[in-house]
Amino acid sequence: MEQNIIVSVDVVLFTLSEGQLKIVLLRRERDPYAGQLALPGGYIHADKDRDSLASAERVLLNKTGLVSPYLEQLYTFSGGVRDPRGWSLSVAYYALVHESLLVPDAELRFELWPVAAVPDLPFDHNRIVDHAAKRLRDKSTYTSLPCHLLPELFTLTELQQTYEHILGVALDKSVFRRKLPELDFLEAVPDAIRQGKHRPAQLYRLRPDRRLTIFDKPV
Amino acid sequence: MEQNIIVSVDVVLFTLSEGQLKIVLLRRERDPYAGQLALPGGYIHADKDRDSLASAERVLLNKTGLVSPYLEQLYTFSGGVRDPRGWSLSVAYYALVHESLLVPDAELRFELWPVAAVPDLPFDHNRIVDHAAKRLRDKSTYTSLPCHLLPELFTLTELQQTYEHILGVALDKSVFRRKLPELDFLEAVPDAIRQGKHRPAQLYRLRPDRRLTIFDKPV
DNA sequence: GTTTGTTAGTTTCATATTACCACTAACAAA
DNA sequence: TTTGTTAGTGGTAATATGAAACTAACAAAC
Repeated sequence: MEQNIIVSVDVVLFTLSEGQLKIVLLRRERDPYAGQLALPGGYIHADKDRDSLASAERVLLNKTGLVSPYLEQLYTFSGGVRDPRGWSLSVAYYALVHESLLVPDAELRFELWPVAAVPDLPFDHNRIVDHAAKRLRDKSTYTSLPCHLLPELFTLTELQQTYEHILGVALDKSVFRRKLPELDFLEAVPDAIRQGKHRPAQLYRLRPDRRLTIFDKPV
Repeated sequence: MEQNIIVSVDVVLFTLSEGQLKIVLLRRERDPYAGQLALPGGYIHADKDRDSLASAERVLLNKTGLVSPYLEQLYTFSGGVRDPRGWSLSVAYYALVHESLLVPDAELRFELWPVAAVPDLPFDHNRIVDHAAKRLRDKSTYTSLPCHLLPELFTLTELQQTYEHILGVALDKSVFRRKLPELDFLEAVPDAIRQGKHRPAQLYRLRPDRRLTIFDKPV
């Protein structure tokens, strides 16, 4: 049986840079749309990919050098008009990394674009980006997701600012800090202190067994 | 380019029957697993389906006779081991209907099985069912989703009981009723009253422009 | 040393929200 | 008229929240 469906994955890779939520775009090497900015993506290879998650991991590794960032399936986009080559289906993923892991490389020439000012993209990639940004915002209101945009160790103030950047609202410091202990997804790192010209701050990390904690109320 | 990937859709169709959450299963007409109970599903037809949602609608219509129930994409399952025919990808959907729309038919021989006691299913269909049940429960805590398991007109007590059945917890009547008006997704139907051997109850319906309302706090 | 600036982190308290339970309302049937 | 049953509302103590003031700990300036 011949279905004639092009099956691929696309990844929306988020990071926080200069206080803005940004995504990774790269110039397509091949037609269609060669030379244009687009999401990292590629065909699913039935012979070497265990499943579509493995395809997304492979795409991320090949195109950005990332090994195992937070990566989650977003939505599947499909239809006859989204790709000029024919009826296609793309399993979209989104990923979160701290900026420092996005090392510029002569080989891998990716660009960071603010989510608020993404250029026109080929295929239905703008729709995918919008969908991913909405998911990130929605899910950040009631989960520990924003932790994955931070470095391994971070202060509570940095975490609060990350929530604020994603959600676009100011949070109350006192309320934020009262909630954290009972949500129980962070651990203070002994002797790890962020210094500055002011009172030093305790550093925390995500508990290794808690990649994603779901709250029963919004932050 | 030949990818050799089997692309299909599967649908988890929920209904509330005898106070239990149940799903529709049907006996497969073809191999593999002919004669076994499985989820309604089928190939995506690139020539006639606009997108995978249209495929899911077609499958629902052909296998259950349903026209336009609440239908939403769930997750995409893929890999080389889930289908004996080879590397496959299935876009799973879930749907909600009131029991009365599931009319038994000599042609369409589907069965209702309680979510709590689903038999062993072929492919990874048990995993899909678990995923769908979790989504339904999670999403019901903070949206108007459960309305779609009710008939067009229903009482507030029936709505509360629907939430309670899905969530598995008892809700406070007074709190429940105080919240509803400000969430603003219901409308009282004038002169529509449910009678009984007791005080009659006002009937409500989902506002036509509000298929799914997302709450900012859990019910 | 002492002061100043800055950010970390806690406490206070008035107000808003919630959980719990009691109450009243309206019908049918006895 | 009474009883049973479910519909629908109100009151209150406990809890959570939001806003702000407060204390803590450092570096740098003086």
